[in-house]
Parts: sequence; C-alpha cells; structure tokens
Amino acid sequence: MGRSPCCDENGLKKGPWTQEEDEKLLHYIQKNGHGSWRTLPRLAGLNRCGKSCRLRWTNYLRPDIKRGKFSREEEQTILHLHSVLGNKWSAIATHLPGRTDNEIKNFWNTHLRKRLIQMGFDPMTHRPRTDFFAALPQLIALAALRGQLPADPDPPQQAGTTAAALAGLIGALCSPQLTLLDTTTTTTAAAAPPVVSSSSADDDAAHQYYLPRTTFPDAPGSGEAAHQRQQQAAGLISYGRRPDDDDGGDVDVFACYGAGGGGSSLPPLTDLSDDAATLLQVDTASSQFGSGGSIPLLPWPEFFPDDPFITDFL
DNA sequence: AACTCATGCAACCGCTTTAAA
DNA sequence: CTTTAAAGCGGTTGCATGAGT
Repeated sequence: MGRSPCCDENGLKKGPWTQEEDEKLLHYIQKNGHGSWRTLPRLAGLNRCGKSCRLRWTNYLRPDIKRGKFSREEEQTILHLHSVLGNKWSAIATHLPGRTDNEIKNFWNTHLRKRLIQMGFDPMTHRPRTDFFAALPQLIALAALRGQLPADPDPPQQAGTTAAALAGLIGALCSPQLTLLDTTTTTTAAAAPPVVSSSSADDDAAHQYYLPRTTFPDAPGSGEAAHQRQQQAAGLISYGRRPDDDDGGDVDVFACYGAGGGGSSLPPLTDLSDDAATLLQVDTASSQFGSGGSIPLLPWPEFFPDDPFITDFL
C-alpha cells in the first residue's frame, strides 16, 4: 500500500488558495466533473497537487456545503454520534447534510470537546473523569451548597470555614455518589433517569442544585421494572443545551443515568436529603426546556432508534 | 498604540483503505 | 494473490483575527 507521492512533487503551490485558483477549480469541475484528482490540476491549469484540489473542493468549494454556526440540533447530533462512533468524523458528517468532516472535527476540537472537559467529562468516553482534579469543580460546588464554603469568600475571615470546606470535600470523596441536580428541570425518577445538571464555566447562580442519593428513590407505583431500567442505564450520560431563561443564552444540561454499580466514576456522595428525593419525583412528560420545546435526553442508541447506520454499526 | 495570548479554521501530512491491473 | 496508485480519513499545524493587558 504505497503512499501517494502527489504532494511530494516539487514546484507545486501549497498554502491558502487564491480566488483565481478557486475559480479555476470550480469552473473545471462544474464543466467536467473531477474525474481523476491526480490529472485534474494539470487539466484545470492549476499548480497544485490533486490531493490539495480534492480537499479544497470537498471542504470549501462544493456547492452543497452549509456554512455558518452549528445549530443546537447539530450540536446534539454530533455529541450523540461521537458517543457512539468516536472520532469517525466522516461517519458523523453523513448525518449532518452540508457539513464536512473537517468542519465537524474542528467544531468538536474547538468547542464541544473543551466544553465537556470544563464540565469534568472525558471527551472520549463521555463519562465523568476519574481523576480528582477533574471532579474538583463539582466538589467545590457541592461543598458550597452544603454551606461549607462561603458564598462570597473573604480571606481574612475564612480560615476556619475553608478548613470545614476541605473536610467536606474529603467527606464527599468518601461517600456514595456525587452529582448535581438542576432543579429547573423536572423529571420523574421512576419513569426515567433523573436529569442531572452541570453547567458551563459561565454558570450563573440562578439555578439551585441538590444532591441526589446513590440509588434514585422509587416513585409511587414505580416498582421493579423502573429499578431495572435504572440499572441497565447505569453509567450512561446524555446531555443537551437548553435556552437559559435569565440571560437568553444556553446552559448545558446533563442527564446522568444510574449511579451505583460502577457506572459513574465520579467520587461518591453521602445520602440525599428528603427535599432532593422529592425533587426527583416529578413528571418527565412535563419536562420542557424553556418555551422552545424539549431536548431529547436519551442515551445513545435510543437517540436514533430507527437509523440503520447506527444499527449496523452497533 | 503596541504587545501578548487565545481562538477558529483552512490546509497539510501521513497513514489506512480501496480498487484496479 | 500481489502490487500499486488513488482516494479517504483523522491528526496536526500554522495563520488570521480578536480580546485582553
């Protein structure tokens, strides 16, 4: 399997394309099709290698390319497909008409990947990171919520409080489960996994967070089937972004499926308060994000239940 | 105004896969 | 079946631009 030598040829231009080159390539392909990429540059009067021409065409000049910002739906699709396919950019691109694999790859590396990391998720596994420092933001939030960190730190007065906060962090590390529950979202613990939220780095304080328990409480009438569903889904995470009522932007919303059994690798947490347990017993059917409709918070392959591509891949 | 740093994206590099001889 | 060229693909680089100091 020899490597293509086309790019090693001397005297061929590299670097950014000029408008004149674009026009030559576009005009030639529109008239003749690309045919053999190796012979195309000579026939089109371009001092480029065929590979460079192919890339320019597929990533930029193709008439069906969609440009501009990725929509929230496209973000969702990329996140979900990446959780299934990994870095198979071309495969992911087949589900996003008008988007190129290169564009999706860039978008992932510059936006989505960073966002997951910021929130303490491993961008490759889509699961919470196992190292302590990755979970630190959540631990700090946890401790703050438990009244162990000052809302407005004031160093001269906080020596004792900080010690208590650290003690709280250590306690959290030794306890069953850590997650943060976004109370702005409603869900039913029995009928579906609880919606758990983390937030982007610019999280505002408008959302209140509660601490769910290790195994989610059974809602009335839920029974064993619901419990089994929880167990089956243990460890899976789904996520989305929903409009933020306060500032008009988006906030990240995560659903963390299950808690025990090694699904989540986040450090464990102490038991849940009764208040938080109550919060988990609300109706999923009414779960809406803002006024714009709901975001599907489903674990992957259910996200594309009838997609033969996914079915075949799995 | 000048400089530094961060970000986004187009393009390249080189490995793998596919198809033809 | 083997060899080879071509195409496909994912990782990486480098430049342009904007924000911050």
